[in-house]
Amino acid sequence: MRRQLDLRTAKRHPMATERYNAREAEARWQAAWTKTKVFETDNDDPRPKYYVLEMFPYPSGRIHMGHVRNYSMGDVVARFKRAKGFNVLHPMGWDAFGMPAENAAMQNKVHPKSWTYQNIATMRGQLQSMGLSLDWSREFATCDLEYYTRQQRLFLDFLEAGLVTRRQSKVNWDPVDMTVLANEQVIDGRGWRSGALVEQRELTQWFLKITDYAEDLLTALDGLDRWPEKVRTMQKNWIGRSEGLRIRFEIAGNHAPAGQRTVEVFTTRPDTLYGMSFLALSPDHPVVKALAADNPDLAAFVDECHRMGTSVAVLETAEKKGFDTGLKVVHPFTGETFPVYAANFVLMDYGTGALFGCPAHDQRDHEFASRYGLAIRPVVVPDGVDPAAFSVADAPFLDDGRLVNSDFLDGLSVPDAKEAVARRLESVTLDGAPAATRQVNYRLRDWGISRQRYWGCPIPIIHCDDCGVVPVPKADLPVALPDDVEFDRPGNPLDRHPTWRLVDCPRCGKPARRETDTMDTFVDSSWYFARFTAPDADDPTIPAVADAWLPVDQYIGGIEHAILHLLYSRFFTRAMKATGHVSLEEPFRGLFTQGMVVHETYKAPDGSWISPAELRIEETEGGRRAFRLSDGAEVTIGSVEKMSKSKKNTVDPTDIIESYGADTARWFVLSDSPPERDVEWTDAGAQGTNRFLQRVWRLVTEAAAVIPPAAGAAPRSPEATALLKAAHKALAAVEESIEGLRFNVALAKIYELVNVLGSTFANDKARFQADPSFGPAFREALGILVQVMAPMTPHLAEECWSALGRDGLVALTPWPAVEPALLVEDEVTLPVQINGKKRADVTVPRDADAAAVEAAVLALDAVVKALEGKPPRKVIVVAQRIVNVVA
RNA sequence: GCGGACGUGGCGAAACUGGUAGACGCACGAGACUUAAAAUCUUGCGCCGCAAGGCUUACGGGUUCGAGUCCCGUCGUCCGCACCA
Repeated sequence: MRRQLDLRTAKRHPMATERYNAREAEARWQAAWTKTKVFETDNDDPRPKYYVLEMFPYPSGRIHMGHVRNYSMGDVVARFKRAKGFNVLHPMGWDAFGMPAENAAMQNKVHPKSWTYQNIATMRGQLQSMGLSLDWSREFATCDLEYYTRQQRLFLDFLEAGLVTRRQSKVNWDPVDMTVLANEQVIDGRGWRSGALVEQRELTQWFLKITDYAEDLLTALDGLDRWPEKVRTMQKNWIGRSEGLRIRFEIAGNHAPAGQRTVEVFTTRPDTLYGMSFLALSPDHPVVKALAADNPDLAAFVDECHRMGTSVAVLETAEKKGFDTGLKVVHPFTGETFPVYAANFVLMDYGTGALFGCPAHDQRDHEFASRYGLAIRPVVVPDGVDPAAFSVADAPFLDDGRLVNSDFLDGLSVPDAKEAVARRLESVTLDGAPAATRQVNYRLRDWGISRQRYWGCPIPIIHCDDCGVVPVPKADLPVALPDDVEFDRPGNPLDRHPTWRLVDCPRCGKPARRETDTMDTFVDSSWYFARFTAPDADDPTIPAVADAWLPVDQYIGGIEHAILHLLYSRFFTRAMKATGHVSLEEPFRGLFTQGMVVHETYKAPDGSWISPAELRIEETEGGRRAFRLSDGAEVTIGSVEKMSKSKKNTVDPTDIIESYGADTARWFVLSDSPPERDVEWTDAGAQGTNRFLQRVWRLVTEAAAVIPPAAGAAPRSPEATALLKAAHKALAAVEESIEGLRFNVALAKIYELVNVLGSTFANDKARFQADPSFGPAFREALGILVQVMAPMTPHLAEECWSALGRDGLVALTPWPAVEPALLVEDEVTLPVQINGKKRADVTVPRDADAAAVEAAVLALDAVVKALEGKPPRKVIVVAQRIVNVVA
């Protein structure tokens, strides 16, 4: 079969070569790179550094196309920067702790550790088959004892530095995973991993004090100019800074619960104080709790609020409900009294858990007041509107305007009124203290890191009945996970291990108990980028080395980590600075969030999803139809969606690499779509890519066989110059596009170059003999082609490099220098517009002045005809661009 | 509801700071080679029109010699946040 094919090819193409055999060549070049340790990075290399990093994967079992895209992009940058003379750090590791390993343990009776390390072995092999230029000598997994020991040390350092606290708090409890979730891990009221409805529980938890850095994390966002605006906005909103006033209200009469003479609220609208008509407390507010103790109706109301879920559906439809506590508070300026409600829409963990209601200027207060028949009194009216004619009965007025009905505030703008109220209340004394203080409030909460799981980094703490909470002395680290654990029941296996938790108190020596909570896995990924700089160091980092490598120059990953991982890592870097492990604040100088790989979906007649591998597609003029291979049944072609196991619209990278080769997969995921957008995987596209790579191979090998060896320097003929111009223009364009991470554009420029070289080769072979400058020019152009392709298709590039008879590895060859003279044309062809419409072209010398261009244009037939003998009203000449004649 | 991004052929897209709209790829059509198919090569391909020519960057206005690009409005899509006082 093979032989027959070759004979036929040979018949028509005397110089024909074998088809490029990706499988064979890729394995060979990967072995060559490994053998010569091309991608192992030396910390002492004096060249300028460049740290490129892709978000490390969770070892779920197999890599998917999303990984292929992510790592292909990073590899292009790494290989390009290496060729540009940088000392490149491009490491890889595994985000290896987490729930799925425990789920596997429960379902398949396999230990989380062996499950994880087996997956890592499989996925490492898959990544290696992609030919990524990674420094595998620095590889680690976060579940390696060597890694999490250092993480425990960081935790203890943070504890000493006051960056860790332990407190009781209401937590999001995932009843399926039986663990606590951070707010960020609750999506639409459900656990981000299990999808179970989250419950509220009171637990004692460990927290990292990220709120200490709220202001800094916010303001520093402005300096991250190489981050997507979108991500910065999301973080800004997440931190949620707001400036306002804490105001204390006096409780009227003697009805207040013991010790409570005032209630404090937080407001960002102190200007609307004269529009107040009630005060609302969270159901969890201490005053409400105290009152509920001897008020069964109020207690019932509080219970009802707790039962209300937190899901979006519930919240959106939930009506504002309140319970009149019977308390009254005194208005600080007017002395009027207002009712105090417990209300379901007031959150205990924002501000003070209490607010004053101003229905005229707040949507929620408006709804609440309408329901309970409370006064709705406007105190701000739009400029130029008659206050008497202004109504807020139907909707609150939320914009800026002019104060009315507000005594000393009347006539002021909203900002001025806020300031005036703040000043006045600060000087009013209530119960021995100012009635109000200015406050900046953040939506950001401290980061609860306790997880009631086995497969995570143990929190290095010991609980002693006498000494209380005692940190594990650093000399006693690591606190290693025990291997002998059972997963026959839900909950935390560490908690029911017979001996692991039993330990003597390091302080008093009496029997004590280990903390059995482990850390949120987001802790693991908050400093791995620093550990890569010195993966074998005894300390978490070698500060001088970390400082030399960091920040990561280009970080690439999915948008799904826009808040969680990236915000935690920014905090962690600050905390590591505070504890002397690094001396910078921002870990990621450049951030790029790549789009997903999507694919068509297919449905069988019975409604079940069908995978692309189980069907064939027929393409006709009329459209596309799909049929199931097993029985020929017609399959409905559905929408294009993110690849997912549930919809079966996945393509396994290994299948692609085995049939087309890694270079085809790499090239395809970089082509067509801009990298930040989704790319649709199609088999037709993959075949097209493969055809193109074969074409390049054919061009290089056939040309190499024909081009005569160089025989001395000859002056460049116009044809040789034209060829080199095409090559150097492509070179410059590819370079610029890769710098800007516009891989799809870089690829288009390479296609153009191949088209030029291909047609020149096909049509002008005789010139190799006639023109002594043509062969060398063609050879140089092919060399440039191979080098600009090398970051994307490194294996094919090496194979071509060697076919061209060049020395060494492309991977070690410096990026070719652009010859600037080849980028400029002697003549330029300018489009000529008449009244803004293109009517002709004019070719003039590159350095022709405006007058000469104008003269040439006015002599054109089309222009003469259009002007009908009259002089032009105006002629606009834009150098090197365009000419517009206004008739 | 609030905030943000985007809207260009059959499809993915390109277009430097306002200067030839549709590069490049996919799909498709025609042709060559072949007994045939695959592969390969040549060629066509925004829309209307036989042509000359006209129209065209979601839609409607505006600024400009000139607008995909800038401004205003409308419609649509996607994403993020969401009782945050």
